[in-house]
Amino acid sequence: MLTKAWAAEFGPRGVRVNAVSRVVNGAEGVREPLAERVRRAVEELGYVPNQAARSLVTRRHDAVAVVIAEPETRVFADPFFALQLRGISKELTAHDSQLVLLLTEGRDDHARVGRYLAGGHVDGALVFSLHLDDPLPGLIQRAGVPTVFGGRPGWNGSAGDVLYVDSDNRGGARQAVRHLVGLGRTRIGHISGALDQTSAADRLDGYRDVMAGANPRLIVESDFTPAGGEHGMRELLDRCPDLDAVFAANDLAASGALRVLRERGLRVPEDVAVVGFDDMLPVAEQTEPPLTTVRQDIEEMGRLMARLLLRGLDRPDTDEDAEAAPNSVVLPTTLIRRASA
Amino acid sequence: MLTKAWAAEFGPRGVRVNAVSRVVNGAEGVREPLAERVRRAVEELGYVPNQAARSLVTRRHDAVAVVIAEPETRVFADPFFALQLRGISKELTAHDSQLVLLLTEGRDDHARVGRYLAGGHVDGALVFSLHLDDPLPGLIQRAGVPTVFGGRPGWNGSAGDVLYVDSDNRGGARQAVRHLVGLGRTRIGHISGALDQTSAADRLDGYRDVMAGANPRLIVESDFTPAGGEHGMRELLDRCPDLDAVFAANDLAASGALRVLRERGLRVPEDVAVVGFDDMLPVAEQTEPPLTTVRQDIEEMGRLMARLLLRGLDRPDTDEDAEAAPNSVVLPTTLIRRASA
DNA sequence: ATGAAAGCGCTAACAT
DNA sequence: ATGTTAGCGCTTTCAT
Repeated sequence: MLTKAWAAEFGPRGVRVNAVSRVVNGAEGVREPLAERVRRAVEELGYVPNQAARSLVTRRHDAVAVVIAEPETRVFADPFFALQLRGISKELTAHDSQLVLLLTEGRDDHARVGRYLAGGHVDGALVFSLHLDDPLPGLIQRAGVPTVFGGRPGWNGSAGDVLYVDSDNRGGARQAVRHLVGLGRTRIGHISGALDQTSAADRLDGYRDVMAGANPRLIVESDFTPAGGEHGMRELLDRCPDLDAVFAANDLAASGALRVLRERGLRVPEDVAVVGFDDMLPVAEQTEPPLTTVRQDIEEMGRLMARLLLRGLDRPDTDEDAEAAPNSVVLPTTLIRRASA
Repeated sequence: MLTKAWAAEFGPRGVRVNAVSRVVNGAEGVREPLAERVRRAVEELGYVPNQAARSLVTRRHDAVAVVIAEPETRVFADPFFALQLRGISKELTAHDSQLVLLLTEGRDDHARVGRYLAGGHVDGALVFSLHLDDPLPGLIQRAGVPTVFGGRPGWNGSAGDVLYVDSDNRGGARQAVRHLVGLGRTRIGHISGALDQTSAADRLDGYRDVMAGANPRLIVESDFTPAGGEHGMRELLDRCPDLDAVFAANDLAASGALRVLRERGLRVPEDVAVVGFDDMLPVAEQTEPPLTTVRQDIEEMGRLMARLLLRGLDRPDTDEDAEAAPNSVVLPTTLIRRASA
């Protein structure tokens, strides 16, 4: 880690720093006798290259920023981000890249994040921007850092060229509602998420795809939380006491809905069938009854985000047009049948 | 960001790079006319210092590694780490330090983490090492990186000098059990966590402090999960059908216990009173009945870990003995009364 | 194929 | 107070 100090160490072993560099980076042009000496010296001395010095010359950082913009406590109420992080971490690790976590608490933090990203400390960014009016995507675009978004950014800027990974929220919602229809249910309500998030809007669209002519009073906007699910369910029940099914925008909201149904003495699924979204195991398997829901592979989404970003980085711009340019990915969902519908 | 390119830019404005360095780093010895010119030039050119170059000379990185070693999915089943991360992130941000997240999936990853830490890429590390036999603390010790642990490391190496932040698990457990005793309960069971974790062991000790002469069959080892809580509760009920209270090592296990009690037709708290630990809101407030539990301020723990580490870094070694040397911190807990006990 | 040497952009020690 | 300069440890070009 010290050119000076190391010269003294490597020298006597007949090894020069540049040879070390070549071997460590797997470059050509070092033949066996020398290469072997280098490897041994590296091993014995426990040599680890200094990343700062390397970055200074290569202009690579082998680091990626993960920006999570979620002032609400929601991030911490469900394991969604934890799972994405795990997927991201695995993929980055496989590519010897580090994960720099940037949590933002509100508007004030945006400038800080923008500065950091623009500062060229990382090779790219993975961004979770959940709200339509979030200024972050714009800031990042301006910072000129290669970026992949988690979830379709609901952001009508230069729309075409943003890269993102998302679940097929709309398709998943259709699966859920069609399942309820298949059960013979006809008065199917929907407790949506916060509609300034594309996932919520897309799931609502999916519901509408199937329930084309439905009474608009069967739809109530909520916020992805258990408490929100409770309120939504109460509202729905007040509006349409003869409701026979509910599709909740996520499992957390569904768990709230279940509680209200129980409280009102309605049986699930006999009186009212319930379907959630996410298949968040600790929630979906623990409710009473266990939740029929739409599974999305969250960890895989994380992995894909990282893969997309890294692929873009490896292939700087030297491609003739679209050839192998990475595209946004929308992952399929699966209906998981449990007892609630 | 380029000495060469910038010289050309700064030069005509009568500004030399070293003056920029001084102003940007808030050093002494630049008077107003110059300082003002520098600030304007920086502003207009959108100059951002190159962190790699800076690190190379200062040997500071303004970055801290957060190591989370938890192969189990448990990390993702409760918001524990998310909350700690938030606390850590806030504190680091306030000190202009970055958070490098290292997630380890198992033994294979330890070498990688050790190498990274030894590589001197970060100024320090915050480590969550939950299991007694975890080789990570040893590795880290050897890497020679300033470290603060999250939770008392159950690790009998050079014990005295490790720095950690923990909740008063033992005291909290005492509060819980005393509360049950105060309710007139006498046959109080304990569903412990995995006893290779100090938090679980400490809570068990707290239980024993109060229930000194209790029947050892009132204690069942479990694993901090809802499923574990279910098994534990069943076991306890089989062993001692006349049980009148349970202290579960965390809220998740308590929620499992509640389910079994309901299933067996036992009323809570009338027949069996239940107390949890953590006060994990999404769990504790959503159970039926809501959970009486011991609150620990998890976010604050994260914040304190970061503060302890940064304080140690600011004050390299230039202190006459223990004077202001930071010490481990054990945070108090609070009993939160809800309906279950 | 191997060795010597020139920087990468910055800070800090030294000159002025 | 301001300007000049020598490295920090590494990669990479250029001699050998």
